[in-house]
Amino acid sequence: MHIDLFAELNPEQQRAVKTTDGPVLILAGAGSGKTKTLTHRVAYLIEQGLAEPQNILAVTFTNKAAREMRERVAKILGANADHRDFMPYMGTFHSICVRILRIDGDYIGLNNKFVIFDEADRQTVIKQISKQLKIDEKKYPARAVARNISSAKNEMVTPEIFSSTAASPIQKVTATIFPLYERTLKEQGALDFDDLIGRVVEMLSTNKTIRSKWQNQFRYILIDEYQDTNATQYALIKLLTNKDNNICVVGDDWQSVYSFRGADFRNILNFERDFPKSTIIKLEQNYRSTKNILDAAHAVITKNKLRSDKKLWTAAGVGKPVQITHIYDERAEGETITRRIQTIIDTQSRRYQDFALLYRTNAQSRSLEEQFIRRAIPYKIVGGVRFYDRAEVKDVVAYMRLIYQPEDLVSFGRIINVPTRGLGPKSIQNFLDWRQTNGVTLDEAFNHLDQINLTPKAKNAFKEFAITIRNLRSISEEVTVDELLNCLLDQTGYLKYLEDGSIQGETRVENVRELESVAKGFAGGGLSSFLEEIALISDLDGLSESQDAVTLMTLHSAKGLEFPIVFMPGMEEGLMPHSQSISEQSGMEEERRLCYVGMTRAREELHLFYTTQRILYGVVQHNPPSRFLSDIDSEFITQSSSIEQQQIATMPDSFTGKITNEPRYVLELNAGDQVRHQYFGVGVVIEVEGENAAIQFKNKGTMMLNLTFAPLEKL
DNA sequence: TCATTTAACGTTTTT
DNA sequence: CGTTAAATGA
Repeated sequence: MHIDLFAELNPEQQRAVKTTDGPVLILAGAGSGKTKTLTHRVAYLIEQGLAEPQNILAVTFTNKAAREMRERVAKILGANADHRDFMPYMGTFHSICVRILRIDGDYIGLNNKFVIFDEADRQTVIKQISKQLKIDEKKYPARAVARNISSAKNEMVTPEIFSSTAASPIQKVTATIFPLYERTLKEQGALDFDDLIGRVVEMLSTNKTIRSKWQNQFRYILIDEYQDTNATQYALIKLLTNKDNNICVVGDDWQSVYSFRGADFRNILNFERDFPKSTIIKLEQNYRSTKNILDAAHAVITKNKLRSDKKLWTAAGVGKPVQITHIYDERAEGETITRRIQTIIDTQSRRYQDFALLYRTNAQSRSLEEQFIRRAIPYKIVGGVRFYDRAEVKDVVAYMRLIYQPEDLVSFGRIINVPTRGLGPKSIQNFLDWRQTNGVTLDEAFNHLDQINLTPKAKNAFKEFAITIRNLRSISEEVTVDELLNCLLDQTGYLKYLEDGSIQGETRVENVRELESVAKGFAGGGLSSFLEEIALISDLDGLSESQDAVTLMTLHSAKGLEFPIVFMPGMEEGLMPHSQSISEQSGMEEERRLCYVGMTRAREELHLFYTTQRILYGVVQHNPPSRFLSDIDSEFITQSSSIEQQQIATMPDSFTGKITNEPRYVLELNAGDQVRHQYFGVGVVIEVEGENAAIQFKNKGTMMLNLTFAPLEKL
């Protein structure tokens, strides 16, 4: 065996790797080498011959984490990460459940060609039902009903049980919609995210043979981010674990920040009780942050009542003190942050990618972004509008879904008149009404267009549509996904529809092309796995990872990441902790954990900011500094006097007035200069007129840009 | 059917 | 403030 499998692990980590039998709980503090420990454990199981790869189940919370683990295990073992047969089952709860359902779903009468509905699809269905039942959408928004249904499913509450316990008006409305929602999904051969896990739980708990089969298969189970599991996932874990109880869970209740999605960190606190005779291993050595950062974060988190007890330590030096800066408003905030970044870049050997801005709400990104544009500092925003949520991408995916699953009415509704085929709401309604009253499938309904109350024009449009889709469906059985996508774009006229000559149209075409390149990677996988992948993917992670830029993202998305220098703007009451969470004790504790997660992302420098006033939703607000700041304060006075001095807010160097008087940053350019634009790429300056310049970009044509604001760099 | 105007709404969101 | 969805008008 490789001697170095243990060489780089500390004693606790080694124990976590070697304790293969029985239940193991690894309480892994922030930055304690959790991923390393997990990957080594998997490698160890295989290398020791304790299990074949396929006997190991490793559940992660993101696809990215799964991929990372797969690659690292492969590297340790000298295997090929792409060769799935030699690799354990690794993936998210959702992706693993999809695999199980594809194999055995027919045992619970599942449509073997099910499609996956995302949150938007779910709301579409609910809106339709609300409309049919004449429910006031204003009073009972689909969003709220969707949330109720989702949390019910996550707690394994059936429509019947829900109905019997519904008390409030919105719950009663949900109770009426819930069973119809379930029926609709069934009719359309669709499962929502919650079903993916719920149906596997149902299958395993009702069918002993299947349960034994999978329990036999998965002899070693690993669950990452265990603090973020919900009731259904917990039930699944219980059902998959066989009598040997070789289950290893890893997590940190201090970093549980997804309770609003049904995650229950009591799962991790109760592990010892749930799995008797378990081994508990605490990873408390932090390899990431300086002592100052760690102590400050510790001071914040230990104010929580409901938490496990641990104390992280580091062999690293004290490092720089945590800097708390008080400034005037959000504009000054972005100003100060960007200037600090630029100063550090200019004076130290740092790169833009060493910096991250972590904020509470996505809405905060705008004002910060403006300052990055102004100073021409490269940045990337994580989150916001996801690639797969773009309308054009969803349209194309809807076509593919309808080709794959002929009864996917949500997809049908999305694209039946996109591009316009002269089918208005009335024609579509007549068609759907006929289908419903006659109780036939969608695909069957196309065969009876003559019996439906339709204008000749509409009838023909439906006919054409049916021919196109059916044709593509037959093609789909023979060609690769990207070939199908190409045919689809052409035959449906969708590409032509996008090419309307506008710049937005161009961007949309590019996005569709991007989707095509994703499809190319699925040459062998087929339509089914392509649709799965894009349904379960979170964002285009890794697409622009390589570029040297400052990262802007929410505290939630920062979990699991680390950066040398972290800025946390908006440390004010109302934002952090967020006003919506302040009233409840549990909510407050979660906010505190969120703050802790943010602080512990920093390796070397941590800068916290709070403002005197902030414009939020167009209203000027004056919020006091976050209570979390004073938590750090009091602890530090006793622990570190050097920090105490630094704690005194640095003079607001960008206080009132100064900013506006400052000369604006203008890139000095001449005709012929080469420039790079953040989005448009490399171009040549044609002409300069004051603040504006005409720049010719490769593939993009010539554009007039304002040099004050355009994210340009001179080459 | 499409474009324009108006109203409403605004935590976080690994799947 | 800025974005989105619904409502209205051409």
